[in-house]
Amino acid sequence: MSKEDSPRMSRRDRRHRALKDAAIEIFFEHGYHAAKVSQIVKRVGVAQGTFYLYFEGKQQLFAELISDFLELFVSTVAEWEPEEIDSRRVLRQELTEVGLKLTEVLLDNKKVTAIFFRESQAVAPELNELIRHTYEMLLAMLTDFNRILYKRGLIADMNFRLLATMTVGMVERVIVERIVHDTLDEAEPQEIVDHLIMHYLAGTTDIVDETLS
Amino acid sequence: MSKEDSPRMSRRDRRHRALKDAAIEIFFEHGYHAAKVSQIVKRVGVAQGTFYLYFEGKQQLFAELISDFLELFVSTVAEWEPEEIDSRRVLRQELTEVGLKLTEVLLDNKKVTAIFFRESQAVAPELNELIRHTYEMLLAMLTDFNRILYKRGLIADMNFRLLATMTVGMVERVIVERIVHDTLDEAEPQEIVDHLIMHYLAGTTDIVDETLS
Amino acid sequence: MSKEDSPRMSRRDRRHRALKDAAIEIFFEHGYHAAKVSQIVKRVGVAQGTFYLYFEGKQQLFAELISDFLELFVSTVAEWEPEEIDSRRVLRQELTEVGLKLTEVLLDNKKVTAIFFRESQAVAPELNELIRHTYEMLLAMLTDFNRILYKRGLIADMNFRLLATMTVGMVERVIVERIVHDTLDEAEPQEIVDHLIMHYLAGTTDIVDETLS
Amino acid sequence: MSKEDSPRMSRRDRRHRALKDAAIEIFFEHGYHAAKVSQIVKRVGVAQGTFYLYFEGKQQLFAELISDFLELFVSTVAEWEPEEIDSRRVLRQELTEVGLKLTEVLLDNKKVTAIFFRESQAVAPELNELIRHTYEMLLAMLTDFNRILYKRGLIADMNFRLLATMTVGMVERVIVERIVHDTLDEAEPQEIVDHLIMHYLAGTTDIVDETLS
DNA sequence: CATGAATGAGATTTCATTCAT
DNA sequence: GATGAATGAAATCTCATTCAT
Repeated sequence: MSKEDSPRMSRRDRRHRALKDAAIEIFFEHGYHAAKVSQIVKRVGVAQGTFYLYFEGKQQLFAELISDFLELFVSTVAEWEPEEIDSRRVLRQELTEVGLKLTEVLLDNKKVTAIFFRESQAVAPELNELIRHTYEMLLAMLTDFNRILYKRGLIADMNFRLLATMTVGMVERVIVERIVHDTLDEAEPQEIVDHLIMHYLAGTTDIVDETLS
Repeated sequence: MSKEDSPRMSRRDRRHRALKDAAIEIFFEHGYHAAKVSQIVKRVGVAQGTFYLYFEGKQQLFAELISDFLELFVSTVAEWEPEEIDSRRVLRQELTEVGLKLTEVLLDNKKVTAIFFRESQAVAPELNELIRHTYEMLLAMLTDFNRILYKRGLIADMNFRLLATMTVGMVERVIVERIVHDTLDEAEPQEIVDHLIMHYLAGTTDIVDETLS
Repeated sequence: MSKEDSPRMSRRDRRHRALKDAAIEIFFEHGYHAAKVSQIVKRVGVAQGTFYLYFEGKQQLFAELISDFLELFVSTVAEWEPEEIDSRRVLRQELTEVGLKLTEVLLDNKKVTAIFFRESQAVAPELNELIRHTYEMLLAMLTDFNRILYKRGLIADMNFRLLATMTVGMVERVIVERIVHDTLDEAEPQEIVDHLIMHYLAGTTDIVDETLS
Repeated sequence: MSKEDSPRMSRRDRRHRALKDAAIEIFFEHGYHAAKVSQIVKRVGVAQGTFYLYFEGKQQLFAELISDFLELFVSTVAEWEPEEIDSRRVLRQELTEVGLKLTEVLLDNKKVTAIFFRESQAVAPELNELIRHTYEMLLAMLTDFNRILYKRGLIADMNFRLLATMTVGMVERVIVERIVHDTLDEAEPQEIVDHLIMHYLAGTTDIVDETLS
């Protein structure tokens, strides 16, 4: 997902990148269906046919964009080491760190983020499958994580899958409002993350640790 | 949004309803862009031109569907009387009731629900505005509601808009998983609603009422 | 072509007349092809189907309008008695009379006149034939008339058909400018008619009569 | 308006020309409204979409045709040098020349001429404005010309605008009969032009020059 | 006579993709 | 690799006309 136009990139890679960047702009401005390949190539300044030297087609380019986004998202939220989390305090620290990192990454990629949440599901069934698969993975991961937290006494017993689902929802909607619609902009990332964590960790019985922290 | 084909409906209303129902099927199966007006009219068994006696066009029909859905959603979640809520217990009762009602309503309208969450934002900018406007309204309402709960000592002090946003997110994702993707189906509506409420009401200090209930 | 809504007319005739009048308005405003039957019936306040009780269709109605107009035109210009014309002075008197009468009649029917000259030829081949036939008749009549004038020594020898053609052209263009486009409106009908006659009768050798008159 | 398929024309220009020529045929045969783009492309042997690489649409193509025609017409009749006309004889010479040139040009473009007079006004209001504007220009030019002739003692005093209008009418109708309907075909162009001039210059008092010539 | 809902043929136009240069 | 002209499939929508009530 990195967009830097490093001189180390080959001519081919640079052009590939340029087309993707242009596509992001156009998709963001007009939406996938209203966006025309002709607009994308015009923005980059290459011929219509050139487009097909770099992508199989409009849809495949879109899929590539979404796939990049999912990878970026997953790699950002999935880089922690659960085994090190042994106290409520460490948990909060870790979650805060992930939350702030994610905020930063998504703010750096506002337009793809917007594209993803706005219409990634309305383009092609194949793409929906990829997205669905990623969600399943994320949910499974979070569910497992919740179970671990429970075993370590960090959260109460409950439906862990449900908790994972709700958590994903909270985060998604906050992203959409904050990153895509620019509401919630008076709230600091730290504040947002704190609220998310508080409601994620609701219903815990670990009163002691809570009062101590 | 009611779909019953009551004999009280005029001939015109019945046909209007039939076309909408067929459209829901087709949009659900193929998605907005792949759906053809010809498929819709064929399913109802009327001529192509008849469609345009009832709708200005494919897009306006879609907008009508989404508008209906939003109205249904809002009217379902917005029918409570905040003034009667004076205790944690009543609050839970009310929320549970709304949650169960919403579950029922959305299960009755699975396909429109799926259409809404899958691609309502990827059709037309005008429609996006309507949707956005509805979200703003919903968020404002919930924010106010949260503020009232706080004043009555039912929740802690916090960023009420943020809480509203997260709540909407939790609910949305749970809807999508449960109603649209048929995951979480081993969870009873009651369990789901309980979890949602628990995490919505997280961070409360009202320990007393809590232990009593 | 008479438009008066006399009480002597039967209900049927009144409605027929009303539809024609409405059609004239609509055709004038939008042109034949852009005019819709629905607009015509709406203006009269009858149902769509009623239209077809009075006319075979849109095209036949148009043809009726044009046919009426041609009849009106021909009957206006063709009512003289050539045998009585035995001097240049009488000729001028007769021509003046016809000219003024025609002006009056066409001013009373501005919109049909405009419709006729603007698009009567662009509707249907059958109609073109009728129009063509009328022109042929008119030209033949005028040609004969010219020949008679020549025999009586009122005009010089020349190509009488050509003279007839030019005369029709002069008159037509003057009509279009004066009646349809409202240019030439500072010129009195009398002046217009005088000019037409002068150039129609050009090349005459009848100097004597000329100087006497 | 030139139709020659010169090898100097670019590939693009040749195809543009070919499409226009085919369109002229089709419009001539069926009329604007009955003419189908599919017929035009079929005649040229290109794909349907190709048409839209060269024209914005059927209507714009028609407008281009009419615009070409008007330009051709105006450039043919407007190329004289009024200052050189100092005698009735020179005037006749000049008018004859223009008349013969126009006849030639229009005979070379019979079908567009027919299309123009048959239905150019029945296609689109925008086009009507262009046509009207051209007529106004032509009439103003002729009116000025008449005034000059009068000042030089070549024609009598009269309503010059009216004379211009009548002249345009004579010419038009003669064109329609001769070029479009193939009547008057036993008359030589020279004869036609002579008659037109005679009636155009009617009412002159310049007897001397007349008898001399 | 009157109604007006329903019909359905079919033309225009778009644009992703191809391929000869 | 690059070009960009050409392709052509296919879907929307219109509106004169019909006909059952």
